[in-house]
Amino acid sequence: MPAIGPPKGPPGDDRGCTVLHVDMDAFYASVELRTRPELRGLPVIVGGGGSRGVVLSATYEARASGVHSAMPMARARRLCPQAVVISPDHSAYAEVSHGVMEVFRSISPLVEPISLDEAFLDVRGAARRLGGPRQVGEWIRATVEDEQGITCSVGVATTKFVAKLASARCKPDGLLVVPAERVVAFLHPLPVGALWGVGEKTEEVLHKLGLHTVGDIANTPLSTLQRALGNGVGSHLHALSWGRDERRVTPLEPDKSVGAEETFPVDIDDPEVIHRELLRLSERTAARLRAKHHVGRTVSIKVRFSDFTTITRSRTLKEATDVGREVYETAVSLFDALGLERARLRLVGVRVEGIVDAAEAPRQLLLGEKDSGWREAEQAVDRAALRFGAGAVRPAALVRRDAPPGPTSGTA
DNA sequence: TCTGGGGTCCTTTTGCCC
DNA sequence: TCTGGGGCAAAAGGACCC
Repeated sequence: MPAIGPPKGPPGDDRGCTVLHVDMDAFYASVELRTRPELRGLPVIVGGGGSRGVVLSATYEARASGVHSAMPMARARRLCPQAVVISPDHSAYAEVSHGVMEVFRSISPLVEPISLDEAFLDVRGAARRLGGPRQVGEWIRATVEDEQGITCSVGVATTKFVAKLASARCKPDGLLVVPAERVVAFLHPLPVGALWGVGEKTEEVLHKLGLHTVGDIANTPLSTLQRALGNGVGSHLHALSWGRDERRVTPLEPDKSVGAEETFPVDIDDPEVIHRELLRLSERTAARLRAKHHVGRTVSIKVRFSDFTTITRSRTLKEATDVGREVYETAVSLFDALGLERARLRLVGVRVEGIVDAAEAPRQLLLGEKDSGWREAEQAVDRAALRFGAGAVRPAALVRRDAPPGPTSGTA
């Protein structure tokens, strides 16, 4: 169906469809295949190397065996023993992502990245010049494949969430336009789980109400949905089921929190090891704050026990900080206050919330209060890391006296 | 089948102040 | 003085997304 030139009216009427959702196909796996073309056509899984990893990305050949992302690696290997397993290379994905986002921004300044591998675009300004939203989508698909060697899928619609569903329906390597007058017909046959915001739990509640399709939701009284799911979720889903979605494409949403967490290879009950881990995570979190010129006021920790139950504890400081030592001292005090008696932990995490720009944060040194000098010390470490590489300088507690620098083993 | 790491958003609970 | 409740911010938990 070669529709060349600016289309006026049908077929595939894309007038008013100014929202594009672009989604890379099997992103991490596709990036790996660029440098290993001999693996094309084979089941390939990118996933965490350790015993406790999950699938991050899988080629369509692997998906044919039932493998999907977020699945435990152990299960994926069992489902697809012949799969080639690759451990992730995050910097490579970030680099490709950057290139792809640049392609988007060459079309329109209204680009809202959702993650490394997907973004919304508002092309209302560019559509006329380039021949309409469908042509813009096709141009993006061709250019991304040309420049980056990976394929993507594009949904074109009048709202964000319909565009997102459209890209999911035409995967892989496809494009789908959902004209305004076809939105309801497109939505209503879909299963409830297709809606953004309906996960495992919500889906179960809906099924118990006998609701299985988006159309079922649309024909259920708002009050019933709100009683079952809460006012917020209930009215949200009802609006979506009729194609109503007011959210605009907004580039540059500021960060609200940054954090770091780690699952241990085996459960840990040694408080000394856990303290050392909290120090690493605090330093990493604070370094990322400083790199972005951000400070934050609330420090929270996360503790996951061996049975997977998870708790969080948080404390709000008098002033926002980007100092690792301060984050660490707060984190340790929160952790010690739990009073755990050698409970077996599978994960700890540190997060800083309530983030604002460092420039606009009040940072007056209260009279008589010592500036401990950690900030300056850590900034010096940042500069050294820039010149000599991360890990060139590290807190004494993280340096093993009996071993060269490197990932700590977790055992003393 | 044994569940990552990065986040956002929403709801409920709690403590505090008036 | 006791009690109630509105309003608020912080804390905690949980669902969800990629």
